[in-house]
Amino acid sequence: MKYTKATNYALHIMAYFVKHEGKDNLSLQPLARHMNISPTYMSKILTQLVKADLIQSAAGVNGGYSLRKPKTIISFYDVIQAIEGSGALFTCEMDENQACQIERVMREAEEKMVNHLKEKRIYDIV
Amino acid sequence: MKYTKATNYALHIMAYFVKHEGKDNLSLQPLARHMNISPTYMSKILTQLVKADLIQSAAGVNGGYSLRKPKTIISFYDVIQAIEGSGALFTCEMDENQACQIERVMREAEEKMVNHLKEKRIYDIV
DNA sequence: ATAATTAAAGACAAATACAGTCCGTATTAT
DNA sequence: ATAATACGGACTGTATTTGTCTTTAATTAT
Repeated sequence: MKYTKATNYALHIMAYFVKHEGKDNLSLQPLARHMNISPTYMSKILTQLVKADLIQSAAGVNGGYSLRKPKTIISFYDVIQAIEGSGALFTCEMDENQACQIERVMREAEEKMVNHLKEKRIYDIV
Repeated sequence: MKYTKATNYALHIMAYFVKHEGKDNLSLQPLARHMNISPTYMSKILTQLVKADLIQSAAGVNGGYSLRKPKTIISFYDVIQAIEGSGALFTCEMDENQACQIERVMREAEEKMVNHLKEKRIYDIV
């Protein structure tokens, strides 16, 4: 179990947006060049961030991407969820009669991690 | 990112050992039948648990598997680590000049989860 | 010693997920 | 109309996970 590379990229991309907030829209090519990610793959990730309402996009000349919300309120969790989705990390595979206690503990543990990721904002680290 | 099925199995297997501690060795076939996992695949998982010193194995007639340690001290983390390994969930992929602050936060978060998994023992839930 | 019973190891195969590319389409400013 | 930009879907390659099969090694009972 590891975080995907896409999540890794997404966090760095969002950090870049937070750091450069207020300036002109950032378009794909310069952004990709600056972050050293292939433009086509990066496009996929950006589209996911748009769908999650973390950034907005504009087509056409002078288009590009920009933050959708105040830069101070975006949590690590927001970004991670945009890429990894919101399913639990652990789901019991056995067919048991009663509620699986293993699953319960595993979800408690996940919640500790998630709470930390909800508390921490991208703005905290730029 | 999800926990692997093997980890799922391993936790249930260990719960079974803790629950039935003290009785005769459990051999592969009955264990696999009882848990409804394919014997050959289960064998792989059991071998990993042996390597991690959570259980011990004995070949030959009346052989099989049994707990290696007192049943009350085995944590969820012990079992998970035996299967998933001990690498961090997140490792920064970008080449940055200074230490990656994103990675730092991600590891803090992981640590919260891990601490909970270290506190919780399989014995707590059987 | 031999046979029976059990686990371990390694090679393989299938399925799934992840990473990345390519190409055509839609949108917008000038 | 044209140029610049993002979006969408199909596709490919690779890595990981899940699972099987076969052989080997170890242990015990007779």
